[in-house]
Amino acid sequence: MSFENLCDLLKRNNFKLTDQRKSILFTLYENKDSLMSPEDLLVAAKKRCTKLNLSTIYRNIEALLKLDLLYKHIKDNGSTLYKLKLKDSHAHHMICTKCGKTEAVDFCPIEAFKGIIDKKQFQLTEHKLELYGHCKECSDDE
Amino acid sequence: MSFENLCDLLKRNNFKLTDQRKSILFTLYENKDSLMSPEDLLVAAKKRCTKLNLSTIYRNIEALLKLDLLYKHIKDNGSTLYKLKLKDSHAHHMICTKCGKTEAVDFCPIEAFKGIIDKKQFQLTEHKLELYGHCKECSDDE
DNA sequence: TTTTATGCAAAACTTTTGCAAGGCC
DNA sequence: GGCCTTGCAAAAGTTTTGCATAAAA
Repeated sequence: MSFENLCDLLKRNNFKLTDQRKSILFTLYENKDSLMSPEDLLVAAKKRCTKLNLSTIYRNIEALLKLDLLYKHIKDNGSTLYKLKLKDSHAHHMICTKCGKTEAVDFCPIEAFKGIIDKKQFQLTEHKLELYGHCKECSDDE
Repeated sequence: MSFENLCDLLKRNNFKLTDQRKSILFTLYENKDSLMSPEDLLVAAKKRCTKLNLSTIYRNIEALLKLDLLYKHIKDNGSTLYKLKLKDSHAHHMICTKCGKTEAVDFCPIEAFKGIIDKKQFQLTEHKLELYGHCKECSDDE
């Protein structure tokens, strides 16, 4: 999905394209492969729109989550990170713990669990799988 | 591991078994298959030791995490839950989103990812996999 | 003009910390 | 007695909310 498509999608959902919102969207789009904290997003988006408040960031995050356009990731230390979810397909990710870059992995092993789960009479509704490590670039730096 | 073994383990690590600590440990032990929030833990442990403060809960959680005796789970809404980790084997869990009960699953599919990951030159250090749904009891209630 | 968004400040939560007092070993 | 623990209160960090104002459509 292009940046323009993204804007259109928001318009169709009765979102007004304010400068603040555009700067937030554009910043997310620029960093669409990296996870960002609300604070990261504020700092980066301010480069495009100086008058921007943290509460606006949070309100926009909330809105994008409702539209299922954001992927929410909570780190082990509890801090919350986001990135755009541009295609709504189910995917798992490799997450670089050094630079925060993410990459989708085109494989899901959930079928292998089905037998085990059925035996326990557990009704599966969802699952989460994430791979952590160092991406090629960060490994090279070592 | 029994509750007594657990106490011994702490003693060996120079932990003093105060009433507060014992009540926290016992409460965790009683609920060893369920995830609890710090607040849950406070309320439940107070039944055994009235004089108990939330900061003591947090300090003990911290200590147990360092000993790798606690499993930390962060929910999608950001709230943090804990349960005892009595065996240190790597395991994935089925988590009931209704009652919070958890059960370990004796299967890990990570090998299936190795080829894909190597191709991307990603250095895997860790992974997280969790299964969400309804346990047998909660399904029956529907 | 109507509706949605925003900034600002304050509030609400959760978690951490400093310090003096208390309790275990 | 010495060292670890605790309660209490205050601080710190993050996220949410109320309200008047501003901007988009």
